[in-house]
Amino acid sequence: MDLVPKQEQHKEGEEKEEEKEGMILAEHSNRANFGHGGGGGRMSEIKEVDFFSTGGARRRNGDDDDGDGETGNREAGALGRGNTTVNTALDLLTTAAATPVNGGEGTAAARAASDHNKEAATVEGELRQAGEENRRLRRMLDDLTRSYSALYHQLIQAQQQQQHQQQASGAANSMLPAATVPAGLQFVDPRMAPAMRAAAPAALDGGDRGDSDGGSGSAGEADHQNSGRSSAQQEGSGTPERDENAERAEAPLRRVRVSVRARSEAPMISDGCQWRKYGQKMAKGNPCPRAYYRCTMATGCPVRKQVQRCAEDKAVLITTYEGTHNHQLPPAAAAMAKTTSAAAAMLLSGPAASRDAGALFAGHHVAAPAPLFQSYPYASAAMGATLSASAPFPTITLDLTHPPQAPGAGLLPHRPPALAAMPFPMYGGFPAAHRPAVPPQPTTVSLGMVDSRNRSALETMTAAITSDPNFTTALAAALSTIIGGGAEAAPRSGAGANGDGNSGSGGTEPTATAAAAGALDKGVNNTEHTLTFFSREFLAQSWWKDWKQ
DNA sequence: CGTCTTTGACCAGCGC
DNA sequence: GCGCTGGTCAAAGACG
Ligand SMILES: [Zn+2]
Repeated sequence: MDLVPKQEQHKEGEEKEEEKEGMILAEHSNRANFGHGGGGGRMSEIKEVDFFSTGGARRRNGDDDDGDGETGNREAGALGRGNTTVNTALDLLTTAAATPVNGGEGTAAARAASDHNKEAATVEGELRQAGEENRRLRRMLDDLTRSYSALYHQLIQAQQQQQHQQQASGAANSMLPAATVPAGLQFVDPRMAPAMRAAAPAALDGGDRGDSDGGSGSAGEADHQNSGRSSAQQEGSGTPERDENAERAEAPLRRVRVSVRARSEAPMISDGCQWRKYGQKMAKGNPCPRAYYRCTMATGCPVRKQVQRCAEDKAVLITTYEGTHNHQLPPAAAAMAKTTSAAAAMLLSGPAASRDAGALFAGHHVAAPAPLFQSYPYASAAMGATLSASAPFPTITLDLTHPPQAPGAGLLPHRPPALAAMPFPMYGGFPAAHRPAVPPQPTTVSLGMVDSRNRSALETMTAAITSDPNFTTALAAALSTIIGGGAEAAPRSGAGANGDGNSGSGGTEPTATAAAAGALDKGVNNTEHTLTFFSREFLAQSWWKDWKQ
């Protein structure tokens, strides 16, 4: 109870100020942003952050130093430098050093007292060292990236071949785009998973999808009540076709969920999107309630997220995203999304995944995974994630709670953590695309097994990276987009109507027939597997960069 | 007055 | 069929 209702409430009170800072990007509603600044920055915790806003980001840098931020920052900085021109980023990394050194002070000090001079000198020296280290790291990174790319390409090729074979054989059920969705077989919009599932049976029986659906009103009451919802769920009479053929193409059977575990005192981490709370429930086995939010950045955006605290450790906030955004995402968010989605794609697919990945990308901006990678040579970071297919929905879990046992200090910079061996292919996932189709045979996933070495490296990295609140938040943001992505999808022309409740009516989202979904669903589900992957070519770096800008 | 949160009610899926 | 649970709706209230 403590957390529950209160969260929201106090947020309002406190927030305001901070909100403004962060809110830059959102013109929509001033308060949309839930986050509130949260307490003073604690390094391990994520405060509500709005990394999207440039201003915010910048500010953050400053703020962070309040406390421990430094460690995190420094590390981050190190990463960032990798491929960036570090300016701002650097501020971060050297918060400590920077201050003293920075311009004025140094000089002033010089004149004033020799002591200061010495100090300045020392700091400079440190800076220099840091710079060198940076260079070194960058070089290593480049090497890694190169080798990685090479491997990646090979992998892609292999996957493609495999994919072809599979398609040839299994064809039908795969999520291929059906130009026209055959009688309710193809389930177009992955986003509305739940609804679809529910609807599925009806759809099947009812026969064709789409248009008729609305009429059929399998849902009975629901239908008219909420046009928005009904349309969404049932597929909307609306316009099945929007350019989103792509969507159909993908036919994700089940929706994939991505959950992020991170430490945060804030009731919710802001991830760049606007969310509206539409429900709260006490979940069984957890004293803390689970809050349900839906994306309100665009009317009709089907993306939802659940926020809940971990029962065992209330400091851990578990945010679960599902659905695909049907609107444009803030640049920063998009950038991150790419990276993150890549991770997701990776997870989702194993080798088998390759196929999925292909499906995912198909129809969207991205034609194939391969190119993606290049597009997003996004940095290197490591993150641990697990994918579980056991649940009704495949769920990717990114655990960013690794205890900051990492002495922060030297983590990143000093050792290129086991990055050395990068077992996995990176798919440049595109957020938009991301339709996590469920691989018909999840079990086949043989992605990477993480051996203990990698494992530990991963943890180390994770700890280091995650020690910075910004990173965590960003990741969350990315995830929120990853899942969704239709950045391209025509932005919903939301009618002026309030995003509120039902109003969604105006928008007829591209929806899908649940039928297929349901059917496939069953087929796929029972396997459970967990993959832990360790990837080095990841996020952090670029993200940092982006944020700063 | 419009928007957003709160919260009880409702619905569907699932296990017994 | 019944009860439980997760997820969502929507009326009512709060807020600016
Ligand atoms: Zn959205």
